[in-house]
Amino acid sequence: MPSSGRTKFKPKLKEKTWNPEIEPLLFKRWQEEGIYRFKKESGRPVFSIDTPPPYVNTPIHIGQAYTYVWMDVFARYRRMAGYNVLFPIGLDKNGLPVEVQAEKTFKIAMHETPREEFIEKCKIILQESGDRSLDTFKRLGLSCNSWRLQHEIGGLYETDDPEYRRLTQETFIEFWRRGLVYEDEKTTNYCPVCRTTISDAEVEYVEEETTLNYIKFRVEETGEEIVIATTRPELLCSCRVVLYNPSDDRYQHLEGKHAVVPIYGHRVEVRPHPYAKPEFGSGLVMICSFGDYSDVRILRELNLDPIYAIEPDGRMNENAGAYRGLKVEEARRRIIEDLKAEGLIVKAERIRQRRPICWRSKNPIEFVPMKELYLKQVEFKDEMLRIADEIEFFAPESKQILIDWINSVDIDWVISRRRYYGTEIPLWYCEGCGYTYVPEPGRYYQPWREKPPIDKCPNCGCVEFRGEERTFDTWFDSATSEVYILGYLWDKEFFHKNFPCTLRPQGKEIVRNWLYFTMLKAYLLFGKAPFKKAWIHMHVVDEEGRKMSKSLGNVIDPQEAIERFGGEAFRVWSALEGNITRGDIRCSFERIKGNSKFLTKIWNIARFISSFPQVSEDYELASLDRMILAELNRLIEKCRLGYEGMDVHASAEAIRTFTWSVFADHYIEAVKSRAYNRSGRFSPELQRGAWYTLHTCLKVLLKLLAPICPFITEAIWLELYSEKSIHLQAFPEERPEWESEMVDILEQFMEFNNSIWRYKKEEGIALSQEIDATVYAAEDLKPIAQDLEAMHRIKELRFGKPNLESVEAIPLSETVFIMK
RNA sequence: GGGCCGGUCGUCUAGCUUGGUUAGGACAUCUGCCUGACGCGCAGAAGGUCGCCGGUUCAAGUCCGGCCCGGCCCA
Repeated sequence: MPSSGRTKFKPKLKEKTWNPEIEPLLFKRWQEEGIYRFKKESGRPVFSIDTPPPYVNTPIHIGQAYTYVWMDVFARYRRMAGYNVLFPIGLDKNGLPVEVQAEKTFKIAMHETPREEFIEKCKIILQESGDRSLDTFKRLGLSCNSWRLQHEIGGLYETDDPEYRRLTQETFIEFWRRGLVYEDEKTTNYCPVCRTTISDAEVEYVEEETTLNYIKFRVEETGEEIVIATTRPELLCSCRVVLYNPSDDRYQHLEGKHAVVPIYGHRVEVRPHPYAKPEFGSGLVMICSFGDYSDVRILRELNLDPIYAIEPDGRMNENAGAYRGLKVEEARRRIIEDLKAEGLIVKAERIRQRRPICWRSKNPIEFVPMKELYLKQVEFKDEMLRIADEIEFFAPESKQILIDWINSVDIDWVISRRRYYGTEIPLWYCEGCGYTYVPEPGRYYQPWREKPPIDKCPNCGCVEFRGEERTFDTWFDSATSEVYILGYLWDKEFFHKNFPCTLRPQGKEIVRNWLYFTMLKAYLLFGKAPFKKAWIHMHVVDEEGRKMSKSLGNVIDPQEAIERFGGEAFRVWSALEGNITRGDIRCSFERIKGNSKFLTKIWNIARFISSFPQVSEDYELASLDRMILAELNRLIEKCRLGYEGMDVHASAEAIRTFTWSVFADHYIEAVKSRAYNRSGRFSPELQRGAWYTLHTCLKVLLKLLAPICPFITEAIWLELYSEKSIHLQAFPEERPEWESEMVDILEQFMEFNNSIWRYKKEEGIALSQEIDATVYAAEDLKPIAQDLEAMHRIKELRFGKPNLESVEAIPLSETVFIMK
């Protein structure tokens, strides 16, 4: 089609703005075409992403939405970069939260409800809430391999699925056989509300106000009164020793003497120990079994036997004497009353202190003796530190969180839990001789409801067995997610070829459990780190900067943002708002709306360009075209570096700046005259050069942006360029033939435009009006003279500086002058 | 008490590794503007002693030391 002054150019894109209603249609199309399905047989290198399975009993919160978008960008970029991307989605259904909710919803107590029945109630809740999380992810356009539960590589998985639980049990059986698991009665963290032992990794701390009571003791040998401050007077009965600081002159004379515990009357040694802080309370501290971790540590250190005073149900036992049967708080109140009555309380002050609580129920934990199963970990600390070096961290500083945690590990991992909705520990015990039977791996076992797969005890021949009733810590399940998604159960060859998994993306707050435990299990099973890379993200926090959490109740439902602005708007906000690897992100609907204007901009740029024919021959590039193509090369490099370094924000920012502030504002404005060529002042070849450049830039921009904005780029791509999805395209590479020294005049070109626009505005000249004067531009801009003249309607354009003697030359900038 | 991260216009962020243009961008604000895609637009303006105090340097948001505030984790 030859150009002529009268050719009408009409945009192929009709709408004036991006319409989010198209999003679900595109999503549906992708599913029908199966473009993200994982193809095991593909020859491409595998890039595997171990996405965190969200817990399903509450809606996806905005922080999850934000980070899953980033994970999806990683996946989409790698797919375009030539990888076979394994990007499965999982749903976490195991564990306490659903049990707690079932108790609330159905007004039942787990331990008083038949197990079968209770599990059914949990399933009802999980069934209802499971799909809602997936809906959010679908609206966000995640390119997960599959949305259906499938027992194959790439399939959606659920952690309460028999197949998933089979893997958990297999790893346990392996550990058991290798002697890595043992049962022991130790003092452990215990949550009286959840009625289960919990691991150190499940303990949280809250700062709270409590009363520090100053209580009178008597020294047995001398009869003198001493005062001891404590926040846990109900534990007086379990007091085992009294400490003072070795440097504290007030108490030196007490060494080797004994204190008589009020009410109970038993005597305990008084001795020097650096744990006692002279400035805290009276400087004397009593050590009980157990008020807190320090008590546990010190009694162990001093080799003193504990006297347990609290039962697993959270009530005082016979050791508490008159307070037996009371709950901890009640016993505390009563004993304070009694001490007061006897004049034994000197004073009481309010203090703030940190208190350990259960991370699930948020209730104070107690320290009780429990027989539980442990997985060895203390002896592998050095190995853990070693394999930590095999993982590349994004950001590198995040690695320190892991190192600190490994260094702080000092007891083995309690892996058994006294709960119902979890993976069963596959053990049976012989009723005759107590022999422990471990089944063969290969299927999912439920010992509490099935007979063992053997007829009689291999040890004593007895036929009666008791099935284990406990379940695993849910982190024990979670810690093999990468093993599961890499197909360990179904295709050992694929698994071994592709282990370690390429990427673990996760939040900073679960480094100590999810990442650490996954490393521990991977080390024990395979002798190496489970991942090549770990992307550790910070949080999306609320307006006050507090972390959003389901339990705090300050979660924002991203569904609302998606409803109002669309999934693509949410995605572009996630990319443009900031780098969540570096720090927390505060969220605001205003900014989601604001950042989404970029979608309109992209749409209209495409709409404008869609007016012109696509050409592949008989075109000539003007210097202006070579300038923008060279700059496009630079953008491609920036984007690639951003995506490779998992800095989606850097890529997004680079794309927006180029697209909006350079390409649209300056190049497009300048090239319009030539693209339309109404005046016929440009040769047909140069006009076609403009068309070629416009389409070339747009195609590259769409591909660069496709990982971040899969919907709008796809819509434009399908409309203008191909039947085949943009997401199957290769990521753009810099083109040597686009390199040009013309890129050096870009800054001067933009400065020239700004000067002319400012001048016309100040002079009240319409932009479409001719400048009836001589304009001087920098010498360097000479190659684009023709475009500049046409663009600004300059009567006469000269280059270099005007004759300084001329009084009429008005400087518009350092290099731009105008002479009437 | 210890470790890690952060503290940049009203708000949110980039820059800090490898010191050196008028500290960049977005949102909000203000003033103009019908310019052959976009008023969800265009042009322009205002707004910052880069948490505080020292030090190194010709030069520090950037490096060093100390402190304060916020968050996360630990004792």
